Amino acid sequence: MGHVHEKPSEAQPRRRPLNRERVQAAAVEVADRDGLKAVTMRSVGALLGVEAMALYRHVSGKNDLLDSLAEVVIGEINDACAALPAPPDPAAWRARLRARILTARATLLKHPWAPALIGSHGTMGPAFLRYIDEFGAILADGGFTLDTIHHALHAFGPRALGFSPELFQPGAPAVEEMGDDEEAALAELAALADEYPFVARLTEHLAHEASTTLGWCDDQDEFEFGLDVMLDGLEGRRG
Amino acid sequence: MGHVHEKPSEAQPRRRPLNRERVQAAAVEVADRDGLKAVTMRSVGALLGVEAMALYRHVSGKNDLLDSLAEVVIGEINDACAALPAPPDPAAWRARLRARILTARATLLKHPWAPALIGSHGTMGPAFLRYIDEFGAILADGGFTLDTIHHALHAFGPRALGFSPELFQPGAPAVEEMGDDEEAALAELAALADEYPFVARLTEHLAHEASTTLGWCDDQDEFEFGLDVMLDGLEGRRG
DNA sequence: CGCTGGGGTTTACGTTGTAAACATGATTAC
DNA sequence: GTAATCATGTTTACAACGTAAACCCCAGCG
Repeated sequence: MGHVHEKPSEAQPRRRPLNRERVQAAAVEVADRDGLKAVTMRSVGALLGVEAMALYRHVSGKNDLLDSLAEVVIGEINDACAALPAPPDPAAWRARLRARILTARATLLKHPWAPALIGSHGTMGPAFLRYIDEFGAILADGGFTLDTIHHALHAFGPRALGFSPELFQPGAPAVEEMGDDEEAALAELAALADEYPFVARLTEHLAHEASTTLGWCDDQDEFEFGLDVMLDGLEGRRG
Repeated sequence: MGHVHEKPSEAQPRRRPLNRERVQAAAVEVADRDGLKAVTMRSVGALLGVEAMALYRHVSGKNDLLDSLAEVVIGEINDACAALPAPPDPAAWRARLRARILTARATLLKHPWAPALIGSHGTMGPAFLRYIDEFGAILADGGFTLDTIHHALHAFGPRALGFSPELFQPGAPAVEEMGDDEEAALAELAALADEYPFVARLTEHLAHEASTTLGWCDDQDEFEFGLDVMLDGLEGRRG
């Protein structure tokens, strides 16, 4: 081992050297805790015990940082997919694709800000390329033509990356807007029955069923329904 | 007519009164011309010949303004859908839905910033409610159960509103990132053939076909393909 | 010893959203 | 007619943001 260049008076290296990965990790931590808007040069720097300008040695700017965050998350997805058990039959494209997409979704649920970020800062970086590469290869194994695969990649869009569009802005939007009291929200909706008759009907139905807590949620079942609709539609286009 | 309260020395009312609609319209104009990021209190005010703070009399803040912009665009979509010819058979849910969604898409293509905005500031406002109300009613006419319709509304997501997710950030992202020269981009991709074998295969195929200008675009055909996949998948879930 | 250069800090500037006080001109009350 | 009220736009101000530029510091080298 080489000689450690530290004064023994310092028990631990008080300042671990900064680098691109640590900056990205800090940004992810801020986003996970306080949301994407809270990711600011100053806040990320503060989390690292460093001034904002220090980040510029490792990241060319905030845009670069956000772009790289998207890549980091997609990389996480790729890692999770790589850990998936090998499929028994490589031609079982449906099961393989389904597992992949649900894995991606599970990963994204840990970073609720990621879908919006990927939407606005998604680049054609290595991680994204790797994802669609494997995605497309599975379809190719399933016997689809390249043209169909090309179309399918477009058609799936973000769903291929595991997020239902409903949750593109998780947390903030509709419910919070509607009012503080969810009973009041439901009542308000009922009052608009003649204005939006179908919504009223659906709301009432859902209230009776109590199948979901409130009408407009995005749970796993919703996601899988949409996914299966797409997969069924695709099935008819093989070969 | 009542007496006009203007000095005759002023040919026209130099200052048309401001109101919420004019503020929204100005914001739309700025967004259409210079993109969503250019929509700033000061820029919108400038377009109206007014200081930024004047807008606060008609809009409670920038958030409110952006929220309302989303509503304005969806309102435009509703207007366009209302102008659609009445369907021959109300049970022809597929044709009706398809026409609706394509109309929505056509409207959105005039405001390329709108998808991202709706993604980040989409609220459950009247316009949006009206849209999904009519959307759901069409499915109900087609004989779907309420539960299926509920799921379908989630499944379609933004696609119901006429935008393929691919174009969530139109203009900026992938191509520009890739490099200035599109030949160089293609070459670079080919060089990664062993890293991303499927992408390479697909790229080569597309280059030979020349079916589209570059691999990763979003044209009308792509959109309709994805739409039809969903519609086919739905068909199997009727009744 | 000086000196060189990478890495973090300081300072500073322009832009943003917006609170608060102010001005102004029309409407209303007396 | 005059004064009070109100709606509407302006001015001023401030905190937070991204980031350019200059600085400082210290390890490693000749």
